[in-house]
Amino acid sequence: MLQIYNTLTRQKEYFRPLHEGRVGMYVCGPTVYGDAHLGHARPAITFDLLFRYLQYLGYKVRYVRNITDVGHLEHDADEGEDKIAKKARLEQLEPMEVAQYYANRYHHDMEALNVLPPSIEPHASGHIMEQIEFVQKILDKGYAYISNGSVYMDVEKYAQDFHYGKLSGRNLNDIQTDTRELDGQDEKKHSYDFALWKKASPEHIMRWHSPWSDGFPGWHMECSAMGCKYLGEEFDIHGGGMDLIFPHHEAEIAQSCAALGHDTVRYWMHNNMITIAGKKMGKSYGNFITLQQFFKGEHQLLSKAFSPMTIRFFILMAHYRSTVDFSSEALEAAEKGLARMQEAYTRLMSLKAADKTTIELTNLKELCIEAMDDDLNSPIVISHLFDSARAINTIYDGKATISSEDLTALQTTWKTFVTDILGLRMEDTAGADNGKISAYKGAVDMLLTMRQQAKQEKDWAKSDYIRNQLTALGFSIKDKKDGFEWSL
RNA sequence: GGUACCUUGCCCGAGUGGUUAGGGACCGGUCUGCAAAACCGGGGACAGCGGUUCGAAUCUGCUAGGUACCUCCA
Repeated sequence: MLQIYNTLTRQKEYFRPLHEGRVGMYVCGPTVYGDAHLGHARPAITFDLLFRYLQYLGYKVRYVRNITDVGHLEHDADEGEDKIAKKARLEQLEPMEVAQYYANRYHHDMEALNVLPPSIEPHASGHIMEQIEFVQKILDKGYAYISNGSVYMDVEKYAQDFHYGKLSGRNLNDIQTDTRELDGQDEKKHSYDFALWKKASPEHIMRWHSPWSDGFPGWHMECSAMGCKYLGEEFDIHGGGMDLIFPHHEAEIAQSCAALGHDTVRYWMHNNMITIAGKKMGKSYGNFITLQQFFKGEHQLLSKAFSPMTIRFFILMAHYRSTVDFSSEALEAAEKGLARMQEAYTRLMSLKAADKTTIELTNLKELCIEAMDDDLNSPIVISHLFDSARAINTIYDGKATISSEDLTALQTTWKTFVTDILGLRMEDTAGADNGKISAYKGAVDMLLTMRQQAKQEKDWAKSDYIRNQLTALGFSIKDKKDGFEWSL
């Protein structure tokens, strides 16, 4: 039975959905004002893994992942101007044009990583009404106040009736001592009060009408409003990066409890961060690498380009609650490991069954399920698959045989876990086979057939020449007992 | 300063109180005209110091080092 680590209780819990056979999950998506980087890949892949596994378990899953295109406030010299608006002004574009541009690029990168699209991908800008209504509910319940056209959460009042800080383990006293300078500070009763609705300054170009002012919703409002709209007042899983625990998710809990009088989320899940050469990756650190840079190898820290599947595999090789450190060396190791797995996969699918099985096969399927049930332990799943790969290679080498029944079961398990659950694309890069590709394949086969003949005639010079030339072009040639094998 | 967490072999990275994680690299062997691939074998690890225990990398205390959050960020 699936266990997942709940940040709220800080322990693994058996997962029991609110409604039999159905799961509602919400994951914080990207703010679309820049290209997707590694930090976006981690939660996308982590929760894609969960999405896929829940479906494998037979649940009907509604997976909501938002697009933040209203922009969170940017806290720097450009007081109160939101990120999308700032970028739009710099690039002389409509704010929505910027958001659309980066949303498209995000989707493109996610597709490359084989991240399945969520069931619903709501845009914050398309749910201003819902957010206004949500703010109004909080006001009606008396947990918010209006100040100079903006609406703020009255955290102190809220904390009298609910437990503020239960997700992050903070208490109001701690937070109170850490005062800081922030726009609109003097409008608030307390420094820890946060904006539910913000009045727009005159130069602020992203703005909407509301009962309180022309402005825009607060930082955390969209997730409360859209989660509630599409998943209901109570739903199963809410995910995101660990850096969102405070204040973002803490504020979400407060908003929802204030408006609805009860908790909304039952299981909070958080993926850990990514570091680059031991250092945190962040916009303000200038050491973040976009996914496109990975795919193209265009970054000083990268020795070469890394395919999307290598990135995915590398992320899955670590457990989602561990930090994972990116380095060219580690990625190259992952790349080779993935190639080994791909090789075993291809071989498995081409194996011929014999009368009986003469090799000990582990109960791979049960082992993989056990690992996944243990809080999505993908590294363990991968290690079981590698164990299985050794057996497959032994059979492939003709040193053992496998029965038809065992072979079918093994093929099914591999396909299920490698392709469907881990989401690793295993088919040849030449996915769409058209005439051109088969012609080129035929040409390579022909060259290698010529090499076979040369070998039989012990014409090593000719034989090596063909192999060396093809190797230089990027082919990898492997001789077999009675034939050859090649790949690009 | 407050809160949470981490420290595993050359590198990445799992881990249940007692039994081989796995991958990469490396070394040796088998196979091969030579390679490549594959297979077999190999070495080595649990930050330091105490405690609990028959037994701890795994529980506990302290020390050292590191990371994240508290501020936009995945």
